Amino acid sequence: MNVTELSGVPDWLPDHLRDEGVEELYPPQAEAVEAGATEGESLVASVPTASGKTLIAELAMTASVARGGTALYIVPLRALAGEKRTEFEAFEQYGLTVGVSTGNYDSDGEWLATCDIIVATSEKVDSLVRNGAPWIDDLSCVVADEVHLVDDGNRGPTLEVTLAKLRQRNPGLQVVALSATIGNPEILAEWLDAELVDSTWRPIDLKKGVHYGQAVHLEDGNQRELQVRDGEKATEAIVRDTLNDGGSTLVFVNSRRNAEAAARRLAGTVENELTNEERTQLASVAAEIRDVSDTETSEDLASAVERGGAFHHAGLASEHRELVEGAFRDRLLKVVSATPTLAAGVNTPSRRVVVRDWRRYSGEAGGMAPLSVLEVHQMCGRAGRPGLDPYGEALLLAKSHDELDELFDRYIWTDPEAVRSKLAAEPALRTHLLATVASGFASSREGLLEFLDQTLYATQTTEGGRLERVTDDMLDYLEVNDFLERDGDDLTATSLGHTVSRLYLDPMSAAEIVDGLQTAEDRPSALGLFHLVSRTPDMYELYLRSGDREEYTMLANERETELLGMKPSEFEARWEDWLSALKTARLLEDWASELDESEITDRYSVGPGDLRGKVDTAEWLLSAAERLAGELGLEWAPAVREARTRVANGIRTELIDLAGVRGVGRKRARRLYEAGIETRTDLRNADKAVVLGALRGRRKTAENVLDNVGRTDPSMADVEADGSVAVVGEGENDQSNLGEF
DNA sequence: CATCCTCCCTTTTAGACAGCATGTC
DNA sequence: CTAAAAGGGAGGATG
Repeated sequence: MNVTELSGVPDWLPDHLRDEGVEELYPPQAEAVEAGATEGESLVASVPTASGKTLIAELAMTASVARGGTALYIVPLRALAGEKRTEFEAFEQYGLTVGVSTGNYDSDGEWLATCDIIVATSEKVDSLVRNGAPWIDDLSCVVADEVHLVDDGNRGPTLEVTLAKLRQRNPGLQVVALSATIGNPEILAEWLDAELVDSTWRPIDLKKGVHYGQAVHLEDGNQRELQVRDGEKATEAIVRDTLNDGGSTLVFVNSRRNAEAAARRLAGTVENELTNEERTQLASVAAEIRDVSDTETSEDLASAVERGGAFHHAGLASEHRELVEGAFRDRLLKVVSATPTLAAGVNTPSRRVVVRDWRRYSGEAGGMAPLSVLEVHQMCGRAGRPGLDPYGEALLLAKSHDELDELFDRYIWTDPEAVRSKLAAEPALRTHLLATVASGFASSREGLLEFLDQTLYATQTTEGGRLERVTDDMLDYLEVNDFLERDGDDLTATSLGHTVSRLYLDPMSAAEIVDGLQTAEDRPSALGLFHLVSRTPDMYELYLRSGDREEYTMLANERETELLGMKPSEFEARWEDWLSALKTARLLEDWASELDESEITDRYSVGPGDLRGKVDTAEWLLSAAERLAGELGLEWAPAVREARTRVANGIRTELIDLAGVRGVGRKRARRLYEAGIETRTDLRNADKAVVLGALRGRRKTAENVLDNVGRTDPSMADVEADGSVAVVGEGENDQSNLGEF
């Protein structure tokens, strides 16, 4: 189908597509149009990665907007929201407006309501529905990207429930669900009353194969020699081979440590092939990486990048990840070893993909469990860069002939699994039942069951009664904890229940926080509050390592009076969780005691990304706790607020006032404080020479800070830094001054 | 005597959404 | 129901 034949789309679109080099639609795109994508028909597109899914969404969205509607594009990751926004911004030249809404980045609320296309994460959409964002009712087209994630036990139910709510709220809503190739796309189509486009077509050929011995065995039956030298690992040989061919390699491994070790080794095999130009550019990327964070992880990454390799996992700060992704896309990095973060994340295609480890540790399975076919296919799908490579190649590695056969049977010749709704699980229903009642989608048990009947779970289940059973259990839980009131058959959310739903808290987290704050007899300490929020189900747990049990049991005894609520006995099952929450709490306390990032990441064996994640979550939960305390009229709200401010800025109590000034963070606040400037009032009246000295002679910074604190004459012209204060706290943070000793 | 290599035993293990109100070094 | 790699330490070989 030629782009000129499109009907229903805005007039400018065919020309725009031609400008972008699109003349003919890909077969799955044409199928989608024939199924009515541009006429407002709902659609499930189950197609491989990189086969033009985004264009299907764009056709549907622009057509819908042209009819006067509004489109919403739901993504599973914040990083993807940014990527999609950039893509859709191409439409702004035709007068369309694009907005983004995620937890950490929001377009202006009022402006969002006027946008034609809005990009948001599924949780954010859920939250917007709960909080009654007015534009939700005006939607005409909703795109759900990576909809196969409804299979995910944690986050799948949110997407599922949100889609059901949007459809109930907007009769006639067009739903475009984009999925990876899965075993049962027809059930998704049945659920969404949608047409199905099920295709395995790819614009670039993908050749899958298994490497064994000295050869690659491809799925078409061909073999190709690929020599592995003595003392060399298969992965190294493949990377070398790809590089000789002018391509780069993406290697998937099963742990962070393996990713880092592989990057170190593989950087060694590519570093001699770099041009001087590449070396220079890589050195500047490495410098940016070191700038992001002063930790061992950051340093290891930078030194690998200098040699043309990198690793990628969730322990990296998001800036780290972006730098690696960018340098890999620019073909500067010749090899990246990654955990599954990269398979599901932003678009990072590669000439060749190696799935080195096909088993991964799983606590539930009690050992190494094989990756799902879907997951391996997603990794393989990263092979082949559109427009750059003639084809992509994805290789698994076998160490024995038996394994060679097994890998072919398991992954190459096998279709991906069917997806299955995970809605009938307690945590999911506990949260979504409350939200459904609180935001007015149901007001009785029957109403709830009727609503739940609109979900994928209901479409899919053959096991009648299970959903109803769990629903009743969770209604009891919500009633006992005072989130819901039952009057005969009627259900209403209490005011506490409304607050919890709007704060986007798991009701169990809210119950834990409320209980902890209510039973506190004295003003809770920061550690006590950090521990309280760390043991809620909304905080991801730190792993207890050998030796940690004893260490934190001792800490629990030493600081027992600070810890809120009932301490479980060491023989209870939840003791482990309670201890690991204590470990998290002490990490947060270290952060809020101005310990350096590098010392913390070292002490707890975490990456900078983990630390920032924990701090972020704690900040969110403490602000929710503050609201709950206010709601219930509890007296400890100020203590909660103080803990929140401390963890948000990473400061001790005495810096709270100073850190409230824009442009002053944990480092500057500490230096000002050491120079005798302890409050904002001090700062307003301070000797400029002292301020300038404390801020290391940075005139521009000093002027900004003084301006922000409301000083009328912030100019630093003619002021000389007071040298006596400039030395304070120096050495660790400013490398340029190290040499003076 | 220092350094390197090898072998064996122990340790460890993926990912990441949300509120609210504005900005680190 | 299930594993594998890295890192550290001991002990031996090498220079």
